[in-house]
Amino acid sequence: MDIKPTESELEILQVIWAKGQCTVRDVHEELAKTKEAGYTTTLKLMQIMHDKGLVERDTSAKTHLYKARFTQEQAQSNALDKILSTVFKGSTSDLVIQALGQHRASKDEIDAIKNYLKQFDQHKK
Amino acid sequence: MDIKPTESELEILQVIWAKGQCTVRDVHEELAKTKEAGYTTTLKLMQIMHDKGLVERDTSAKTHLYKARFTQEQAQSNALDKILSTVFKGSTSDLVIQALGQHRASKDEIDAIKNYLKQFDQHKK
DNA sequence: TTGCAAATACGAAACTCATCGTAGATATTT
DNA sequence: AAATATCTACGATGAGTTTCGTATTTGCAA
Repeated sequence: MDIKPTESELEILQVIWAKGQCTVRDVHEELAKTKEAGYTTTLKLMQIMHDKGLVERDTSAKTHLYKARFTQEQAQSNALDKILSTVFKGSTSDLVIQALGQHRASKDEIDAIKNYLKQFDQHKK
Repeated sequence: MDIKPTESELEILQVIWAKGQCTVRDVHEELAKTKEAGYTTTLKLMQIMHDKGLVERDTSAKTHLYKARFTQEQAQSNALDKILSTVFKGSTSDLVIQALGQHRASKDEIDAIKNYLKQFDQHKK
């Protein structure tokens, strides 16, 4: 399966990932907090996402329940692959350094990363 | 200026960034190595990019010369901002750790990152 | 200088995405 | 049971993207 949600689809997936499963209304209310959009727009989008196989749904009740068919981690991995190849010439270190430089990670975040990097020491030769 | 090149535009920008400046044919030949596309398609795309202000061009000669109007670093920063907000909930450390985990950085890359992180030590309190 | 090759300009078709109105179906309330 | 609210289904529109064919322009070579 090719995972390539559009911008709007990702917004919807955000909500679904956060809540586990959602009705169209759940998603719509959440999006409405930061965005202007009609209810049927969200509905249509989610129907299309179902057609594409991005989400599955339980239609046994009147109000359908939607769930994501892949995890946020998979979407993250995909997004990274894409920008690595399109703007970072495949260099992970460029990406990481750029991320740390431009986006001012907090000390906690830096520590988390340093800690993570320690695991690579054991494989050093 | 809002920098938001499309997928195809980024492919073209890749080539322009690599070579500094390009003719349409330069770009087309490069893309043709990995992709099937007509010459006029590339031409049209580059004309549109010019209309949008993504590139500038020198039209003094018959064959026009194109240059990018922003750097790859700016495009990288933009791309990072976007995926940070859409799939990483704004967490730079999540992004970095995911990048290192999924994409198997080489030892050299790890070292480069560790080295980069050292600069943060000075700001520790 | 005539003709050919290569470049640009232009316009239109095919496609995707996002948006929303309207219609029809399904509860819920009175 | 009738009215009302809520939901899904469907179709259409408009904007943006990608594609390419054709026409026009430009320079070079025979």
